[in-house]
Amino acid sequence: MSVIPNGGPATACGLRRFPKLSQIAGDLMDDLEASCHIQHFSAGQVVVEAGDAPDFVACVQSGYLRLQKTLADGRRHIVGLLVEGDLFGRVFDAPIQFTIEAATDAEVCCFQRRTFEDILLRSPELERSLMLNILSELDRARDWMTILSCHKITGRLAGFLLILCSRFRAVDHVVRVDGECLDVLVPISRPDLAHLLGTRRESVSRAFHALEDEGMIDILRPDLIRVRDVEGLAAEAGDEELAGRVALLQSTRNLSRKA
Amino acid sequence: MSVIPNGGPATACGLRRFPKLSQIAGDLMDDLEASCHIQHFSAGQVVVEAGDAPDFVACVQSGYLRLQKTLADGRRHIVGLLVEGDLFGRVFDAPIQFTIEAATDAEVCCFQRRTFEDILLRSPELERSLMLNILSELDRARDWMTILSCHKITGRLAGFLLILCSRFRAVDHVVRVDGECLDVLVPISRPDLAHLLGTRRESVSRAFHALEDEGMIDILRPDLIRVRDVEGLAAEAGDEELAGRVALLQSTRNLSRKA
DNA sequence: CGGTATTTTGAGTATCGTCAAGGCCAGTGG
DNA sequence: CCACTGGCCTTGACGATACTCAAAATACCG
Repeated sequence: MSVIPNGGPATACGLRRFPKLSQIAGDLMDDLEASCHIQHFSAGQVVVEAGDAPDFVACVQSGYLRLQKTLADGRRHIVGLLVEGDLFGRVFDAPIQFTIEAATDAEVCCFQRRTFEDILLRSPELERSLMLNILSELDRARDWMTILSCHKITGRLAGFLLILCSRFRAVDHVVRVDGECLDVLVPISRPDLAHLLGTRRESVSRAFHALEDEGMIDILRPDLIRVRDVEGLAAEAGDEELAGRVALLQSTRNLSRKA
Repeated sequence: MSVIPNGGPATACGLRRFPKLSQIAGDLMDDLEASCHIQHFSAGQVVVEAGDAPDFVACVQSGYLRLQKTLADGRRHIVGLLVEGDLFGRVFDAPIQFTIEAATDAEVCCFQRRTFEDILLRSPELERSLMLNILSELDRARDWMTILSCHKITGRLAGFLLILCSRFRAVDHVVRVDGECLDVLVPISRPDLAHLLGTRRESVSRAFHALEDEGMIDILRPDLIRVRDVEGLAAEAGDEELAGRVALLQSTRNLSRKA
């Protein structure tokens, strides 16, 4: 993977990848890297059970984890996705409230909870980065809420696609093709997507094809979507702010491609 | 208000009320209290505009603030409520992503952002408390998401009522009456509640009366609900965990009443 | 090339959103 | 003290949308 800026395979845990964590004192980073170990999960495996108080803090290396809750009637609801670079596991105390499962095969970098906390106490910068991380996570959760508030499923799906474009851009599934189009790899299955959007797989399918009929997207494969009309999707989602974020992404991409 | 354990009106800002903050070194607390000032807002007033980077961190003293986003078509969506003891305003950097408005008349205790950050850097305990606070906020946001995922409005309303019972119990609107019943004061108007649940006021109204017809609640006044059947509500919401939290509340209340 | 899992489509029903009208309560002014 | 007015909540009727169940089509894998 050429994505990793510093350190090759020898740097087992990818913490240095974090832009926000990259300024941390070298010795602290060394301690962190020394205390970590990589763990592999295959799709569908449970990483942490809801209610547990796991003894580690972890960082996703590759793949997708889903944050979910199983409801009384057996249905599960997905409240978020964790991707490359996301942290999970609770620092200090408090149990995990949601089950974490691997949505795809995934690699996770684990730190002993005690060790992590010790390092945290020694480094206000790290603690601060962590806090900012959690704050942005909070905003993301509220973005999901905004999406869920949309009455029409097409609107929710439109919002989801835009979030995928803007937030998960760093990861390798938004493949920029040319001036107007973005190819998005939808990382989860239809049933999972349905649970995330608070609906059923049939409705998700219909919504995809409705957006295609409107000319806003092309369905290249069930899991590969070409976004043709960002503004249209934003209008459908009722949230023009999302369009702004994607536009930002596009200009950034253009710049980096020129460089 | 007899609610405040330590200090009367002389302790202008109610920070000491926080159970989690009460263990902080006295001088730090003094500094905090010295740097704060109370601000009043009347219902409907804007506290912070989305996109702003306000120069203060604040703590709600009384009343309700709503965290909301105005969508392209002019409708607004509410993503959360802030009550007595909740903190808002972003520490360190990053702008506020949602508009904050007073839902009722409210008092807010403001700290100079710089001052607050300085004190934060001097006190790992305070920073840690703040982090735990944000983490629980994150869980709350995900609870809202779970509620929003319910297809039937009655289910969402049931979930809302249970959250009101469990999370907002410390504030003075869950009035315990006797063994089986809880009287809940719904703090926001029907339109606001509709925006919070992602629906319309008419549907909210119908849902209230549907739950009443099922015998799960009594509508004493439009804004005063008697909860008769916690289990039933939890089943309607599809989330038995919520019932557990309310049960916990009930037993706690019973104990404290005996004492 | 066959078998399985996933996705898609179709038909019927339930639920919700919309528009419009009616009721309830509080505050105002006679 | 009572009628009036305005805001909010409620109710009713109708159309739009999504959910359910069932079956077909497609993609995936060996």
